[in-house]
Amino acid sequence: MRHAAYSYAMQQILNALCDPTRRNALVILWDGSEHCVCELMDRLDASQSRMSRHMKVLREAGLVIDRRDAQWVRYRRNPDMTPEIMAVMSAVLNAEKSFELEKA
Amino acid sequence: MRHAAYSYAMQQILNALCDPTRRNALVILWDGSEHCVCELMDRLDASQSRMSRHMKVLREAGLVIDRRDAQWVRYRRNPDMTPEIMAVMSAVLNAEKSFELEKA
DNA sequence: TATGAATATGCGGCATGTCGCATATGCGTA
DNA sequence: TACGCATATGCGACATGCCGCATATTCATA
Repeated sequence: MRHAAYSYAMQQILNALCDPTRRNALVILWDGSEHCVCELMDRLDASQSRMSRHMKVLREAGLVIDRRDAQWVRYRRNPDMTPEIMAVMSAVLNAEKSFELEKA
Repeated sequence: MRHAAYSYAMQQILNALCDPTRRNALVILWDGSEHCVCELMDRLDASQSRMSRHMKVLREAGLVIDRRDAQWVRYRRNPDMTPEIMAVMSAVLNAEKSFELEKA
């Protein structure tokens, strides 16, 4: 996948949103508080390496930030996203939710 | 990529949005009027088979609709999307635009 | 019916993405 | 320092996605 430099960030964000496990992680992280990888593993039924890699994708897309806290790494949503990206995130997470409700 | 049936539509939409050529096609189609494949090919500098396949992905994701008109196939944005999906589209296309402006 | 324009699609090659397994790294505690 | 827990990462297998090429399909016109 090639892309002009100017839209590389956008591309990374959309790639990050393409995976259901990553979107589920975002739903959890979107409460604004911190969550360690082991919690996300448990709640999303993902192996350790799998979860760690998914979090790396989200981090490199700028959607979440992490912090070392003793032996844990605490992830949370990036509080410094541009309004445009925040709008994308709200819309995607809200749409996802609406699809889930639709089925229930 | 596996996913629960309930979010299959959402998954298809996000996959569709993941490709820059498809997003560029959506920008063109988002003016609300009809555009044939040959026009999109020219404007996006894409080969015929490549453009045709990209349009198929957009169509199957429910983002655009098509109509036979003599030897042409006219595509336009789907006017019957849910409000949640319309919000996603607006946010993504707007964010893309903001990234382009940022560089200029 | 023959021809040509516009579009779709089967196929194979190649790039990218995802995952498990094993191992490395960072940190706290004994 | 040795050990254990939490996390990250190199590697290889496998699945998926994208593309060009060739061919099929659809439609209008001669």
